[in-house]
Amino acid sequence: MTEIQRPGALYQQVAAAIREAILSGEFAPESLLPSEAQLMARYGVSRPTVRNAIAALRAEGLIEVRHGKGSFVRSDGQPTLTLERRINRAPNGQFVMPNSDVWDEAEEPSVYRTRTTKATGRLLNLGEEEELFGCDRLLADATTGTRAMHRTLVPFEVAETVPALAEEPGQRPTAVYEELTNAGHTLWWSETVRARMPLPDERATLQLPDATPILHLTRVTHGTADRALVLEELRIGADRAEAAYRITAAKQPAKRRQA
Amino acid sequence: MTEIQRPGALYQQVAAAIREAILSGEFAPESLLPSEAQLMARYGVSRPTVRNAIAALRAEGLIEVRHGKGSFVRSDGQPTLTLERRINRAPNGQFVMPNSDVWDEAEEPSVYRTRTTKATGRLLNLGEEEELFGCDRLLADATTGTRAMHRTLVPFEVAETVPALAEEPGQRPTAVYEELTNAGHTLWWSETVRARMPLPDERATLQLPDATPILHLTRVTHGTADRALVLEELRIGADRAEAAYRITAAKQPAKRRQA
DNA sequence: AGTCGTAACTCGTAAGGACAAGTGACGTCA
DNA sequence: TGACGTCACTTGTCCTTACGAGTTACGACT
Repeated sequence: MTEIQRPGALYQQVAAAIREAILSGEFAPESLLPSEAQLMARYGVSRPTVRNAIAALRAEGLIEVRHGKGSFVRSDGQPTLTLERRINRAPNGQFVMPNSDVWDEAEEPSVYRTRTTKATGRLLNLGEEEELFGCDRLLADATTGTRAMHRTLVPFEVAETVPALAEEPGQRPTAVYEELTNAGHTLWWSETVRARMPLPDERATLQLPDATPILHLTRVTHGTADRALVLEELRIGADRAEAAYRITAAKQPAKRRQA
Repeated sequence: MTEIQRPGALYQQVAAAIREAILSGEFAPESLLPSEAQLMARYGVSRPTVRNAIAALRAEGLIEVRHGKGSFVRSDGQPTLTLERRINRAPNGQFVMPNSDVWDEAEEPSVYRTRTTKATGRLLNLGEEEELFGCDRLLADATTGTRAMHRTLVPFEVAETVPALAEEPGQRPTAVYEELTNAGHTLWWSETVRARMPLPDERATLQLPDATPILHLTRVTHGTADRALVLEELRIGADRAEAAYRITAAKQPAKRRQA
């Protein structure tokens, strides 16, 4: 039995001791930690205290617990999938996104009509309750098992000026970009990256382990005169994926375009 | 006492009931939830069960608990601080970053020497154990109380060719870019965005609430011949900040540059 | 030899009790 | 009136006990 007594609550001392043991390499990644009973004996505390300590380490994403088997050290591996958020244009005029080929569609895309919320309306420079075409996709990368949720929103206003989008909503993003280009637009994109804990349904859909945030990418396609045309959202587990961008210095200082 | 009995464990049913009440608006954001004793009576369960349910909602980031006061509904507000990850060049040649003016330095920057790890070595196209200058800054936005951790790493190899960086390590990023430009480099940058749960020390330093991931931005400055020159890291609570980028279509398809 | 049941391990859930610690309001006392 | 102590509330910590449920291995039975 190892005596412990530094800061704060008992369970925090136990958690700190285990954390230290993991980070110092005493317990290798993927290896099995002592069972709850063994930890009770090792530190001379009750089971709730051990479980409380384990819960804290779980919330930190340091360990993973499997019912009936035990607690395992989670490998702190970097994300394996890098989403290159670039858009290229092939000589034949087609748009190409670097990663688009790794994705399968795990389900049939669902196409629907909806209205702007306060948040989506602001991004599209529209009011609230404006009509939109929506298309949701569940993407899956078969090789790594990674999943992602993708959504495309096209305002009626825009679809009216680009008939191909109204006639066949739910096209893939590169196809949407091509239709907009055919309609005379010169495109650029703004994208914001947020992170947050998943809602229960997102956790289930994306099959996320404990203590795993999601990356939430929001892309707005801008056309001629910087008009906001299309809104896309991509949600993906942050344990698997990272987003990558390229930046070049703009010649003039701080010219204001809308977000 | 409200009877409940749907799916799974008791505490999950209680958690689901409370979650539903919050999302339906029965409990407004920032409002006080019933106390543990009241929830015990309301659902007819024991205190550990109530606390377990509350712990689940806490981990989702839905509520916040204050010792001695009670549980409060967390407002799901969007991040208030948008980090515009652009780099502009003023007519006088100075580099300007859109958000740099909101930050104060909460502490004196700490300058030190270190060596590449496997991860940082790969990003800088160096091996392991190569020598670096390091500079850590703790940034604070006084108006919103947001904090961020910033780190700059400059390889000795690079500092040797740009004496201004070796003589005065720990300059601010825009000054570093200017020195590199003065040394004859034409710069571009690659940046990756990851999200993860904070380590305990990050949680303390950034003063993060429960269930708050951090955004981890990694920027590599590239110079002439695409050589990797400088590595920067920015860590910031994802509840407060989002990162924003601009994308323009590249003319040629998928020409491979290193990450 | 193969199948299947059981036993012994793991963690998950739920109850009970007890006391510590933070918070705020009320009332007493100087 | 003002200061301060107490009390009633809150959540935090820790213990004991009990049983349910998933996993694995061993051994007996077919």
